[in-house]
Amino acid sequence: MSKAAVPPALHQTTPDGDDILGEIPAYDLIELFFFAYRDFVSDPDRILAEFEFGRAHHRVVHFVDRHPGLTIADLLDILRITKQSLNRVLKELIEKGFIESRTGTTDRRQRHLHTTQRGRALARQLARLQTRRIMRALEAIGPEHRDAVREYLLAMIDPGDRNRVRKLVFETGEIS
Amino acid sequence: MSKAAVPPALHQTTPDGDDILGEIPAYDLIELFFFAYRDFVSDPDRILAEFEFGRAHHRVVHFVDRHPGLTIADLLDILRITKQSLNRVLKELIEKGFIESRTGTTDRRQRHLHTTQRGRALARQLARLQTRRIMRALEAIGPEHRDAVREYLLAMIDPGDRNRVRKLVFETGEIS
DNA sequence: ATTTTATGTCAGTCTTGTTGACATATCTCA
DNA sequence: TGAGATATGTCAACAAGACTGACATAAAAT
Repeated sequence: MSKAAVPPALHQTTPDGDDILGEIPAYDLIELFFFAYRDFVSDPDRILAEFEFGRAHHRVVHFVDRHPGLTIADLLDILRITKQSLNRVLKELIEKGFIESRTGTTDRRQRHLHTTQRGRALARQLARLQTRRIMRALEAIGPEHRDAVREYLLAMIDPGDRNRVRKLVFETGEIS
Repeated sequence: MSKAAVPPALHQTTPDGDDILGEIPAYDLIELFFFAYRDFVSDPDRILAEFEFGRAHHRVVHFVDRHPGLTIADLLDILRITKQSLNRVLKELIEKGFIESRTGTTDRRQRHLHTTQRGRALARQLARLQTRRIMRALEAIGPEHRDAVREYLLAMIDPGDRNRVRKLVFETGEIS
């Protein structure tokens, strides 16, 4: 946060001690992020509604499909919700045959989660929808900016979580 | 959706008729968007909690501050929620002195909304928090990519809404 | 004068998050 | 082996923030 270029006389602060200079609100990026995310998550809604599922179900089936064999604890760590919240949607996904829960072999306390054929089909259909929106946007700005967008989103994540997310996003397949 | 470069023998589809080729899921951007947005909206939470406000209050105070004199109908159009949902949070914001509602002069049915001094202070404090996260991310990727990020987010929005959002985001001040 | 529009409000429901308490099976370690 | 820690499951109550449907009022428009 170097302010070397700002002459001391102009380096004003509010009574709260917050900087005035160099803190022009990024209203464009704040609001575009809001509207873009809203449309992004709205794509899957119609399809989820056919199964009487909501967005919470989407997140679960997505991460289970992406990381077969995931445990409950892994999933809680990814989603950052309580086990009670998770259990409600997970139970429905298992009952309706989208996710399968297998008792661990080395540690029989654990439950390893896998998508069934139906679950896999749903997860990928939703991913395909969202991918289309993403590819359309990348084509609009020129696909050469893909890395910049990826790094921007990564840098928007809390520094302390970035490595965890990096592993999760860029490593495919089993977690544990 | 030209597939001219794909030999017919390789141009496979699923039983549902969906393309396989050219539709590799963009898992990285899907998941990074999810994690980035979650952290982005979490910043204001601590401050909002001090006033017993939630994210719905944030959105209202933000857009009222950005567009002084906004009417109820304008706000409903921006937020895409029902008037009952809006009314609940708006009433609290007015009662606690963050937003002021003024009867229209030309059309006395309308209510023109303005932030009070407290409302303005809150809206800008929250915008400052989110701006810091954004600027940190832009510095990480090189600020020259700001336009690419902005255009990417805009292109992620439903084509039919893009003009509406463009006006809203890039035009400052009064709406009506 | 009638209809339409802008807003306000009541009542009930749904999803998805929360906290707190407690149960069970299994693993780990002294 | 026995005690404690761990992984999961479940019950109950609650809260935020969305929804629908119905109805009320004031003011504008026709």
